[in-house]
Amino acid sequence: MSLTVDTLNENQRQAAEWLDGPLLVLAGPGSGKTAVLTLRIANLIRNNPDETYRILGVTFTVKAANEMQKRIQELLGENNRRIQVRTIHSFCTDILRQHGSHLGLRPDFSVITDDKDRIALLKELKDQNIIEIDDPEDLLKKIDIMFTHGINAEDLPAHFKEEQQESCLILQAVFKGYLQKLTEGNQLDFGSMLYFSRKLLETMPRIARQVKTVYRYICVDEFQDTNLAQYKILKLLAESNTANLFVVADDDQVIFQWNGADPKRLEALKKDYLPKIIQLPENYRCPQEVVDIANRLIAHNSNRLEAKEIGVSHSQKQGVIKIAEFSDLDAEVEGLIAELEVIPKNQRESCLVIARSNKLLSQAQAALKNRGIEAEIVNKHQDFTSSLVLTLYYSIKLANAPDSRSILNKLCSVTTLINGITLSAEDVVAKANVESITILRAFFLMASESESLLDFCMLGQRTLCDFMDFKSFVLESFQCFDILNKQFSDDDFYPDYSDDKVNWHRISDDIHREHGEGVSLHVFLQELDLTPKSKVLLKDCVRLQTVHTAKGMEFDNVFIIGLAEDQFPTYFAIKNGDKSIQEERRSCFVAITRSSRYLYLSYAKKYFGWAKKPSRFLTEMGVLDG
DNA sequence: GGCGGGACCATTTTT
DNA sequence: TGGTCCCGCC
Repeated sequence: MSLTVDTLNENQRQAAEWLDGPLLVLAGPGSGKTAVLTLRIANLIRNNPDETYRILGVTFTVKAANEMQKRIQELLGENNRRIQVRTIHSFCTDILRQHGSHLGLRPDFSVITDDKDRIALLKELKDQNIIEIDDPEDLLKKIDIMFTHGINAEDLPAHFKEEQQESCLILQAVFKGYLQKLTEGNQLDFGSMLYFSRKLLETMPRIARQVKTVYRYICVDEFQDTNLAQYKILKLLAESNTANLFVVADDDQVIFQWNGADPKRLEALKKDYLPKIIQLPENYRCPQEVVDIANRLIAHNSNRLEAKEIGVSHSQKQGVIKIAEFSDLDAEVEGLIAELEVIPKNQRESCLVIARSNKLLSQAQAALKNRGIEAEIVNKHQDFTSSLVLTLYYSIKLANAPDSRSILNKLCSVTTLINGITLSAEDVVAKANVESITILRAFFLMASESESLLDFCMLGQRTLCDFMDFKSFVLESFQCFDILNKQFSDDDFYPDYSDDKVNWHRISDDIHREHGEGVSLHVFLQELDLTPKSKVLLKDCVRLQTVHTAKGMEFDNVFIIGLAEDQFPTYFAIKNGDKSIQEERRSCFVAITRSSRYLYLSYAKKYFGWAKKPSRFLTEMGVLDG
């Protein structure tokens, strides 16, 4: 079905045809917000075909960005360079590639995603006796709080009480030292991307002006997920209350408070921009029965936006809600199995099992697998895992950062897993020095002494070292690996190769779509590192997810387990008080509104030996007597 | 064999 | 907040 403004309802159409000035679209679950956002961007382009300014679409996940980019492309029939749909982090890397030299960053900076590498930087500070550091993990957490809240080193004293000034001074020094380490190594982590971009926009008016001239329209998806650091950047990009800022949000779906999201942010937006507000309460996903209990549940939250309209179901499907009580978790999981066994195998992918914690999910998964039901926990961010693809990955990383010892170390250890030969990083560096060649070439020369990697290493020297042609290198590497992988058809030898290969190509396609076929190596790597590598699911597989990862998704059959006090809401939330309970309630709201037909809610009277009452949310939804 | 006391457990994770 | 189990002591 083609997406046009004619298919929209009146509210959606008003939003999609919005032209100038600030607009806040309050979009409930299943309200077609992505369609509205997509049509709005296409509409702007069609109305101003001869203009040169760009439109920036900001999302909070890479997945959302890619999906929106695809839909816009379908609408406009071509890749329009005037539209950039990016995560805020990806957009910040753009700014830093262009202007980062003012802060001592080169455009080919690399991205650190692993906390271990970040802690290593703190340990370097310690080893060089620059700063006294006794708990690097704890300090890293504090640095991240500074990053997510957009706090500068010099602002820090205001956040500490007088008697804590000493720890304030330490953190100040660590923060500065850490930033310096990053710049010295030409590296950035997620937080510092936001930090340095904000610094540039704040302190260099010329750059801010240029960026604002290029991006005259800004559209933000899932604004409620914005943390303070991100909001500060948005404010620098869309400065006055006449700015063309188009924001889609739902204050009932703020569930990332621990990452700095806050219902207050929407209030701030309303105050800062005085936007016109359009509400989209129409829910095209959930059946009437589900919308009813969702409305009743969320009505118990006191800090919602005023005048928020209640959800209205526009789904044709007949909804079914079932509540089930069990004696303990084992029995509860048995009940879940009984539910899933009834569903034909080829419809299992329409099933989503949700729990508040991973602990419950892994118990359920183990039991399901025991009974021959394929079940996979769709987890947080994963990296490549197969030694073959990791070899390729570290090779091009080393090509981009030719002197990096840490990348060389990783490359050496990962090739050991392939050919069993231990290459010492010291020997590689020594060879490079003696023969006056790059470390990467020295590595290829030394690693090619083993039979299995010979072809790969020859290829590397020819394409990467001689011509810096990473595209050919990647393409032909996979040909080498396919052969190698076949030779060792024993799956344990090169585990997960096919998953990694699928992921690589999917991500690579997305990067080329957004950045063009001639994308440079450093941009390719930066985007690759910003993208999570999702697990490739088997067909006929039931998905198990936490509420947080299930956000934005939709399934015919949704099973929520563990709806008991201390589980959902969690023990911590109950202890913390009302603000946390409200966030838990929003989580529960998100969970139940994933269902487009069947919603199964279960709880046990006992978890891990402890007697628990049914979740208060069940009574609030009106499906259980209080 | 009976008892008192202490230990046990306790979240989510994008980029 | 909670029930249960195990240890040590009398």
